[in-house]
Amino acid sequence: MAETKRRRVGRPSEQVLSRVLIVEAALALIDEHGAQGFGMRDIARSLGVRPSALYNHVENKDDIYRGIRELIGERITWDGLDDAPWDVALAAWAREYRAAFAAHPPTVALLAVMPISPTSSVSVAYDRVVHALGRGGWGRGEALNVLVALESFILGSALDAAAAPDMMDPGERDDVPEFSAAYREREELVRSTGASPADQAFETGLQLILDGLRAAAAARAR
Amino acid sequence: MAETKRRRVGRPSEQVLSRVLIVEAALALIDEHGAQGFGMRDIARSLGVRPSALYNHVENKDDIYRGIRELIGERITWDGLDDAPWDVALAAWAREYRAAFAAHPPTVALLAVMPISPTSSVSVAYDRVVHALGRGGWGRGEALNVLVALESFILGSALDAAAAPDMMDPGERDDVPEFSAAYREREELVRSTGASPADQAFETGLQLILDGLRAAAAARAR
DNA sequence: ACCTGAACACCGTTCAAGT
DNA sequence: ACCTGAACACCGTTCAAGT
Repeated sequence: MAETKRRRVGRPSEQVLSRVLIVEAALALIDEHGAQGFGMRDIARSLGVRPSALYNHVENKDDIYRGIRELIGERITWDGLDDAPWDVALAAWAREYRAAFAAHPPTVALLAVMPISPTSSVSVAYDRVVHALGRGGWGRGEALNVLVALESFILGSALDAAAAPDMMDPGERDDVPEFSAAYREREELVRSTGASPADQAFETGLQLILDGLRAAAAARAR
Repeated sequence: MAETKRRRVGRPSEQVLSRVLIVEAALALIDEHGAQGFGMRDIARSLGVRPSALYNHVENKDDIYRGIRELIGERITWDGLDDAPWDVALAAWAREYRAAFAAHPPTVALLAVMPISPTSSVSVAYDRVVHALGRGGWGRGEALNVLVALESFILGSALDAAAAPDMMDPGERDDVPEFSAAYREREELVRSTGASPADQAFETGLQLILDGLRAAAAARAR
């Protein structure tokens, strides 16, 4: 991807860089080498350019983080979900949200922390989520609480999916028998269902939340 | 906290540092100045010591992170919860878990990402959670999925609580009317209940998950 | 306007020297 | 064993010089 020919000093005849190019290169580096080992110098090298050149298109490293966050955020859409029943729409959105981050595991740790810019497309999705919950009978203030709770679960699950798979492994310990047995029984579940531990936990939690929401909607309908 | 007298070179007559002292100093700095502006040099200065001295007690900076994580993790206990009904015990543990992180907001971003050492006390809490869910009728493999889902929600909620309070603020936008209205209605909820938005969302989500769990337990009992 | 090249302040970490 | 002091490689960022 990097030009091997050395460029002369001075403005090049045709533009070499752009903000999107830099952000995409950064994301590719993170995917390849993880969150560490992704520095301004690395990004510059992968683009065949000197580090200082990046600053013509990007404010600083944080700005690149913001760009990546927007890039991933744009992939979380609400397309067509307005026609589905509210609980189905909510589930589909939650799965898409988590999948967008899970596609780039090392980014989760970086981005889950970052404030989302209100100008981005996520606000539009928020708008539709509130609308969907309205169809289920929720007042808007309460709907926002449900939305934030759901989003917390989604981001937490994305973090879990990005973590080392054997992070919880109790190993040879014998002072936590219930937990050790549970860990081994889950391995059996993984084998029989083919779903990863993180996927299983996410689906379990998502169903619990949806069950809770449906029960509340049903109670309200009575 | 720092000695103003300059120390001579060579081994001091009495030990100045220790691992716990370093970890506690680091946590205090994070609480005061946030996650940035907390470097080895800062920790050393607050202890009245040179940066290189830290490496006699600590492997590296990551090791300090691990120490902080353990420090906070130890505060999440399961004391006495074995006697309570399983759903009450679970709720109490979840609140305590989140509160332990919420007490040090800037650490959440750092630690949520980190693998937890299996030797730590969290495994013991896991053991009791699996046990409590067993009392509710869950098989151990499924109980582990519930546990991970709950933990994802807790950590996601801790991240949310640590985020800037106006992170979602739609401001003057008029293309997301449902969301804007929800944001303003929630402000009303905050005023009337006195609970912060993050607290409200956490309680909402926790109740939804518990409702889902109770419904499953009830269905099983039939 | 947009690149290179050189520099800046700062970072985590290593290690010899000293007691 | 455990501190200081000096050094190392590396980092994000700035800026003059060049086209």
